[in-house]
Amino acid sequence: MADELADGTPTGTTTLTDVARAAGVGESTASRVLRGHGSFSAKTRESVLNAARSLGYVPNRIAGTLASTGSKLVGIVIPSLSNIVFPDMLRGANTVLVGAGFQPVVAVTDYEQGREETLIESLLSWRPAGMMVAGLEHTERTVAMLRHARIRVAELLDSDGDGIDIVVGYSNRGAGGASARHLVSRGYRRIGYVGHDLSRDLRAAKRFAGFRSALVEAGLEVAAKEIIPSSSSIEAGREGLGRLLGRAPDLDAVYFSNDDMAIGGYFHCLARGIAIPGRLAIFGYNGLDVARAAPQPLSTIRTPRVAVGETGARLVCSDGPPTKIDLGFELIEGATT
Amino acid sequence: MADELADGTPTGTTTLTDVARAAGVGESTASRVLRGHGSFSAKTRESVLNAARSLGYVPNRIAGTLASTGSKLVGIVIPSLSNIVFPDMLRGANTVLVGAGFQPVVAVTDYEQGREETLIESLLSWRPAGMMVAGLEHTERTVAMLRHARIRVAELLDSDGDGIDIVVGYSNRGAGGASARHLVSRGYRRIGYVGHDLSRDLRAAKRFAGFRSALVEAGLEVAAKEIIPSSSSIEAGREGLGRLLGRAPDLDAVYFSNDDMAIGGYFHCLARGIAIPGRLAIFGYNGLDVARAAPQPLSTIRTPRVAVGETGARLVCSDGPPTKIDLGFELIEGATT
DNA sequence: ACATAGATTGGCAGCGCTGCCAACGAAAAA
DNA sequence: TTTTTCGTTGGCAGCGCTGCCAATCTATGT
Repeated sequence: MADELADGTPTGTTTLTDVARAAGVGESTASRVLRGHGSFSAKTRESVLNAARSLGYVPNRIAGTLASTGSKLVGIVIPSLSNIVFPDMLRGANTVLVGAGFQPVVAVTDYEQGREETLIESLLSWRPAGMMVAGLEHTERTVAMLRHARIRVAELLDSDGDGIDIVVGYSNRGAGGASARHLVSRGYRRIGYVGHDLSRDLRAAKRFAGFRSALVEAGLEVAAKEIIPSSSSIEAGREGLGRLLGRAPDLDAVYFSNDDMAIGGYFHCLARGIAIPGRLAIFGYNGLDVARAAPQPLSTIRTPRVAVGETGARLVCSDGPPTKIDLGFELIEGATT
Repeated sequence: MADELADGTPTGTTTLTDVARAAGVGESTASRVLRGHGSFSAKTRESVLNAARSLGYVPNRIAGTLASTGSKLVGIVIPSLSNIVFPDMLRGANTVLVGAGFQPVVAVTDYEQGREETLIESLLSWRPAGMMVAGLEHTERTVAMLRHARIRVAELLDSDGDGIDIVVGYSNRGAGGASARHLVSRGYRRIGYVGHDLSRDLRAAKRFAGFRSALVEAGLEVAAKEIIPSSSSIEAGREGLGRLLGRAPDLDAVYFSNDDMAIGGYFHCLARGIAIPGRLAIFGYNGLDVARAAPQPLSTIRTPRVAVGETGARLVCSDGPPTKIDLGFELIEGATT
């Protein structure tokens, strides 16, 4: 109530009521002015604004949200902040959401569906206006909660499967298949794979599945495979390729689970003087900056990560029927195949 | 109120009152059970939990927060999601905050102080328990708001200056100075600089200032300088070095505004066959993965970004006097100097 | 001057939940 | 048995704000 103690120390917080009183108007009038909603005279406006300014009034959206209907929060659930894919998607989503007056609340699952469930439950208790989650695979209870919440739900970065409401992504299976067909069409036949822990990264697993079946369709198979148990990184790709070539020195091409891994492989070859693509071809996934700017641009698949975030956010902010949008991907014919 | 329509369609939302009624207990009892707070019999506990489960009750933290005192939200304000520094810091902060039961709410300023002011104002209206912001430079009004909010405020990733409450970071000036002294001690004398837009990235500007004054102390100066107008990227570093060497072909070392830029420079040299470090030395900043795993590990400065986020979050969650913690940095003597 | 429509404005009931306090038993102490 | 104690429990007043509605003015129209 009282904004100041005798010594001028502010105590408690300034509320709308304080502002209204100071401006000599009713609460609702002050509320209307501060939200620029409804009608009021220019004079009233001035006095309310002055009062608010001089009292250092900060509206309380907690109360506002409770009193009105929906909140202006949007929950965003991603597996990781280390894999550039998610910050990129987050960036796209953030831009659109903020532009539409929403506030993103992020949660990171570390690729664990159990944690995802907990986090989504927790986010839902903030009564968000919408929810954006990565991928289509969730626990049964997660799906039930999301459906029950009766808000817009966008599932992003994958289009291989059915979603709850809005799906914006691209086909990971398709990307894997396209990569395989590209290698085959270039004449490579002894093709290996270096990947990271696929039990957690489900989208990488889908790519590998698509890759493998496309090879099979071409009458080939994955000649050798190296899975590193950690998450993906350049270092891991470098070591992984080293080990793979140790076991299968006759490979003529290697497919990596993503560009981080592939760049690691590229560095391995540079360091060992292995000619690319003469002696060994390298193919990645994701179209990272580093892959594009390397002395030999990496052959890879560019995905519209930022656009996925933007499109997803746009749909989450709008009404309309459930939608599925496949933003596709682009195969980059770099210099490493 | 009523949870279902005649056809079973849930309408409105299930509230605590509904749960209490279904369990045949009072609201406050239900509230206590669901929060595991206060005392209640095992039997009561069961019936409340069952009722909550069967009704699909999701607590409303908006209401809970309004009724109790503080929220469990922590606002995090960063300039960008593209520069790996910030996702890294965010990751550290996220881990600690979630562990302590807080929910991060992020906002991205695009390196604009004006937008930072607006975003902080907006975040404060959620009555967060604490605030984490990047850097020590803010508008006067931002600082006033932050002080007035009477919550913990952590300013991160920089220690060159005074903060509002908690400061966790390292000296950017110092890092620049250390880089310069390293190059000088290795015998380089014709030293150039390739940087990105410093008017926005204040910490990069501080590094350059520290770098330049250390050179001056050694009786040298920045022999040539190339500033690219965009934000930092590998591509920009590559082009920037190309242009710089075009103008000043006799340089023997180049300092880059960060590792993205430096890796770009490294790639330029690889592509042009410029011997590193024989013909040209390269020094970066940030200790990125890609810099560490390159065929020649980049000489750079490793900063404790994740630890800054963790430490900052820990302090924001605790009471105590204003604190300033310098987490330092580590000079990596790679193979490019 | 008297209506009439439209612009302004204030009062007040909640939004869903928590905190406080009084009430109620039942077990423990006298 | 009576009193004290303590674990349980329900009622109810807000938290700060918004939405609704009735009340008050003001400017026009007749």
